[in-house]
Amino acid sequence: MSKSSVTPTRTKRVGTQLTPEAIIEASLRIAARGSADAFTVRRLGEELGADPTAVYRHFRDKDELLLSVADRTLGEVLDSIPPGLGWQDRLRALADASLAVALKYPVVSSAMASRTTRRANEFRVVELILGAVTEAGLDGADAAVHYRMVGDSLLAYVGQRAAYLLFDPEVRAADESSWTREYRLVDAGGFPHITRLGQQLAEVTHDQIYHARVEALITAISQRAEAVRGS
Amino acid sequence: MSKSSVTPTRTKRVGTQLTPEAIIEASLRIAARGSADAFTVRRLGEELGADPTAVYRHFRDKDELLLSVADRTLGEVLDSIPPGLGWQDRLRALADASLAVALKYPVVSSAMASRTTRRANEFRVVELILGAVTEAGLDGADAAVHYRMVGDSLLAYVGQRAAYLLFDPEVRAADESSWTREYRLVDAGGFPHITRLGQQLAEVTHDQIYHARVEALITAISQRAEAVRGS
DNA sequence: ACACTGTTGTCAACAGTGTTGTCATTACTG
DNA sequence: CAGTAATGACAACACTGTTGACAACAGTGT
Repeated sequence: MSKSSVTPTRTKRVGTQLTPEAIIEASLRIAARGSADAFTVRRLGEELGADPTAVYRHFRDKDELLLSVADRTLGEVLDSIPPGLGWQDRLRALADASLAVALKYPVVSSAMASRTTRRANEFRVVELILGAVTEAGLDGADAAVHYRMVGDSLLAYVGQRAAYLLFDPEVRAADESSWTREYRLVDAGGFPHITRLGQQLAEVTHDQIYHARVEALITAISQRAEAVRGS
Repeated sequence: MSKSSVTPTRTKRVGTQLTPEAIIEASLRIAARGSADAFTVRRLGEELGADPTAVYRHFRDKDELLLSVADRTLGEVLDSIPPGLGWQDRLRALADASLAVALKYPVVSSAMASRTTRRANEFRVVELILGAVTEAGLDGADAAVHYRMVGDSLLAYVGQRAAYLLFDPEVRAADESSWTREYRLVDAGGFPHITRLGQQLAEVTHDQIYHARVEALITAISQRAEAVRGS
């Protein structure tokens, strides 16, 4: 073992050499499994084949790790947006991709619904939205406000969907059947609209709501652009 | 008890002191203090002057308690909506009241951003929104979908604002200054819009975003109502 | 070649969380 | 008044994120 470079460097602490990248990828693997409470430091250690606390050599907190992971998912979103679209379709593509990625890594998206990463890929998303509202005809404060409207709304919607996906199946079932249970039992006199629309309320799909919310954003931008064009 | 009325009835435990109502009110008191991690079972016990686990005699879990507390806050929202408004102003009043209550009990609102209580006051809110979209001219599936759009969006926005309020002041400061820090350092070539709008982005207020998001919902309803009226 | 320095993984431990089971006392009911 | 159900106190459990001490490594300058 003296001079021999052949000696297999007997590392007692065998480590799967940990890097920030490896930790982020392990986090994504765990997040992709879809369980609500699986993304814990200890399970992350298992996934990495290392001691859980080793993660703290590469990230200050779990929160800092979460932000890094979230920024990676933002990269996935951006990569799946095709170029060469008009501003409306670009926003629709962003919404579609955001939702898809959010449902792929629900824990991440649900935890980020009120957060901001302030990292590389977030800048790209901001730039994308600003480009869209600019192309729509907005500028200055109008562009800034409408960017926030779009960005925050998208984040919120996608986080809601992700959180819903994280619920136990039983909770979700109770929620879906509530329209045909609790809401059917309300007093018809005091709640005429619920009584009248009970059936339709039960049949609303996520896709319909998604469509309505996304189109509402686009319409708002169009309207504002038209208003400033007229002045 | 007649003869022994003199004996100071040494009740080590003073009979039934805890009621669901008292627990809910203690929860609201804690929530109103605005701290993010103060709403815990043990502190609830302190606030009640009782053993923390006694709460479980009145609520199955902390989640069921949360739902009850949330429904109470919904009641506060409804009570502050004046009658006799048109559908648009009624929705605006609902949004205003929801935001006010959310900022009053941030922990509750932030925890409920993706939840539904399925309790008494939620029915009243649903009825209110359905009444508004009906008055706007929608019916059937249109009314149902647009109710969900409004309800979910409002819940999400208000939850975002509440969550933001729960952050440590330092985190919030970092967030607010990010537009004048990180975003100012981006490459002007790769991020022309961010570079151009940096100043405006830093100056966007919560009120502006709130206004844009609420009006977007109202506009979407109007537009849809006009479309179906034309057909 | 050697000591030095800083990094990284391991381990034990801590404070905190929600929750459950046990037990005695209180309140209610027939 | 007796019996039963409800209720609160207490101890304990499994879990969470996180920290400090220690040992094994990597790289560097002499």
